[in-house]
Amino acid sequence: MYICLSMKSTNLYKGSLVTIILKLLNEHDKMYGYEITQKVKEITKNELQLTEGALYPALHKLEAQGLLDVEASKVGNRVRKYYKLTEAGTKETVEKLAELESYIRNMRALVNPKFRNE
Amino acid sequence: MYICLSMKSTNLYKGSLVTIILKLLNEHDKMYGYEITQKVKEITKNELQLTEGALYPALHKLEAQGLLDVEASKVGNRVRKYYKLTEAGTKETVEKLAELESYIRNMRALVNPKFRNE
DNA sequence: AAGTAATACATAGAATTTATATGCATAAAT
DNA sequence: ATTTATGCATATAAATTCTATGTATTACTT
Repeated sequence: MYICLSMKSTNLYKGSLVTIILKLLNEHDKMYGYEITQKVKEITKNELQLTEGALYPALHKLEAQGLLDVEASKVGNRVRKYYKLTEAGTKETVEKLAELESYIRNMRALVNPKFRNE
Repeated sequence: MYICLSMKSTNLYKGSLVTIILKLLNEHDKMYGYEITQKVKEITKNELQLTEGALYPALHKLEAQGLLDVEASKVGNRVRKYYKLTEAGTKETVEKLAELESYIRNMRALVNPKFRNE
């Protein structure tokens, strides 16, 4: 019904979608797109709502890059596409998580002088 | 000499440039562009190097939005453009910092189950 | 029973942000 | 004398995400 749920007003989340997807798949083994959007809403208490216009293309790209495998599954008359990490995807997840920690460390240092000691 | 210093390989920093600029100006009162790039390098121990192709347009935009004031200053035969926060800029800084904290909280919850309890 | 909301996929085009690659010029260091 | 650092700038490309759609099934509500 044509209502678009967006990544809030801030654009800090730009660049973090892949990290989110990989980490959730790393934790849950196998998920489908819609399930990912709901899980993100739940964990962030509605503060972050992924847009489908960003999520689905991202999933397709990760699959094309060999980081995800897909498996279609019929539930009633409706199709779900379950995604799971490949081996390469698992490695990439580790890298992305390290990048996130580095990002958070640097941003904290930039905005909070008391985090600047080493 | 045409060497371009970039925001590293990750794209997590997308969307955080404005936050960085505002916070540094909030702390240092008055800074010029090149000085900002050096301060960021120093604080992040070279992990983050702002590109001038992103920084200067961002400064111009913040000025056009009324968040920054500019004052040109000659040092020898060279011109520096000092930027400082306007009142609106100071308010915006507070908002941007709150958004960053919210972002970090949500991302931590997403990637680390132990941060999910409230 | 009918209408609405939720589930579940998808895509095209716009918008936003940043990177790349330049350009010019002065001052300092080798 | 030459290179590096300082200091500004911009245009185009690249990357990511948003907006606005579209289709279809299932569940819920009145």
